[in-house]
Amino acid sequence: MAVLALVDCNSFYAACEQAFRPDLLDRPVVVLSNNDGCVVARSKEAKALGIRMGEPWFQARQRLGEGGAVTALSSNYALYADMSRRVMRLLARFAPCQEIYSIDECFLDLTGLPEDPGALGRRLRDTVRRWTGLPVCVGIGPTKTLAKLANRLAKQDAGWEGVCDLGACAAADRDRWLAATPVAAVWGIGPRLASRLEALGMRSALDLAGADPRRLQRTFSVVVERTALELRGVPCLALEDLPPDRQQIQCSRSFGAPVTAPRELAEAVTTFVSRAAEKLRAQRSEAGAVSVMIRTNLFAADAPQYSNSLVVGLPEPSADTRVLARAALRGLRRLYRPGFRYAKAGILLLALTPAARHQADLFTPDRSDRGERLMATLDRINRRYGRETILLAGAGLHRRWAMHQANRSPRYTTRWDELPVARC
DNA sequence: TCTGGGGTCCTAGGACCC
DNA sequence: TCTGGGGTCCTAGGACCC
Repeated sequence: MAVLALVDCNSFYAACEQAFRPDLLDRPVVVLSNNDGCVVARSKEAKALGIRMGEPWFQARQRLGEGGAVTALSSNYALYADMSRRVMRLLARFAPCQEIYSIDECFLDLTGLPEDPGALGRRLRDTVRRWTGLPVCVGIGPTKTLAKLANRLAKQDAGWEGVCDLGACAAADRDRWLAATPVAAVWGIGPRLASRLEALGMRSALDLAGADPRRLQRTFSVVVERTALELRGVPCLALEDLPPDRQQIQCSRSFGAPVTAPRELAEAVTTFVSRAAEKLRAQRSEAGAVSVMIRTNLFAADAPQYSNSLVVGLPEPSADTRVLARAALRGLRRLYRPGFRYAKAGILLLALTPAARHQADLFTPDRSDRGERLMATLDRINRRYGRETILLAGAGLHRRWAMHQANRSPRYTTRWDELPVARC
């Protein structure tokens, strides 16, 4: 039987902020989404105040009376990404196989290790705490879905002290925990599926585990069938230690202020393409098409609305920012309608293929240089001297549309000039 | 005034093939 | 009256995840 652990940081973004601001420990802290829009992370104390995940901050703030005692921080992805890298590297030492599942969680394969899984979980939790300052919880089970569920129990029930090993439970105890878990809390069961399952009488994780898999497959999909089997301890989801290349790369942002000028939309689109193309080259892929999207503010019910997107195909795949940006701007010109106040734009790179297997276009004159050397140099400079040290002129320098970030903490770990200062 | 961003997988249905 | 059978590929849309 496999032994899988899911290690998940508690309130990750908020905990990263607190790690560098001890004065914020044990206090209500929230981290806001881009543009300071929604609450995306909450410290325990902020949760206790009833602030909901994804809640618009301006609403929570009003409810609490100008925010009350809550410290609200703009998101600082440079910091979170770097802290994530540290935690993941540390965790990788504890197991031969690791799947990094998201910025704040990973699966570890503990199968066959000599140490008791629960004891290993506690050791790993202490180490992460001591070395990074971040609290994590560990869930252990024979399948990914059960490890996820165990992690939820460890987080929710202080009795577990941060580590829950469902594999070590007696079957009757395990069933009791499954029965106490609402079906909506099972990994892979979202709100839609949950209400359909409940309508059929399956309210708990135990109900789902006990259902006939074939019937689930017929009524819902193989996804639900697999989830049910995983809850029974039958592995259906493998641990993937090598992250596959992305099949699409997107970049989109809400604007800090409404945009009406096509010139400014073009700046934003060029900026987003540049960002995405960098990621594209990092995984050594090329894009065969670019999709562009613009829209007005969906929440401004009385303002005229417009939302549209289109896909621009390339004659041959490219990873050259200039080529991709030209295509995107061609799309933008077709999409643009005057007279609207635009709130958001985005781009999506699609039809990604490995650059090493470039497929040339029969009718495009052959060019031995597809801008690869120039792009490689550009990436190197920007890696070394910081993002956007060199950028396309079309990406603009003034950026009236740039997102709103009223209260971003310093990039403590990735900028020399923003290092924290210790006093003795 | 103020409402995020970036992904994946599956299914159904249409187009097309022999 | 009655109009085959089996397959692939692509796309849009839905659902999920963090």
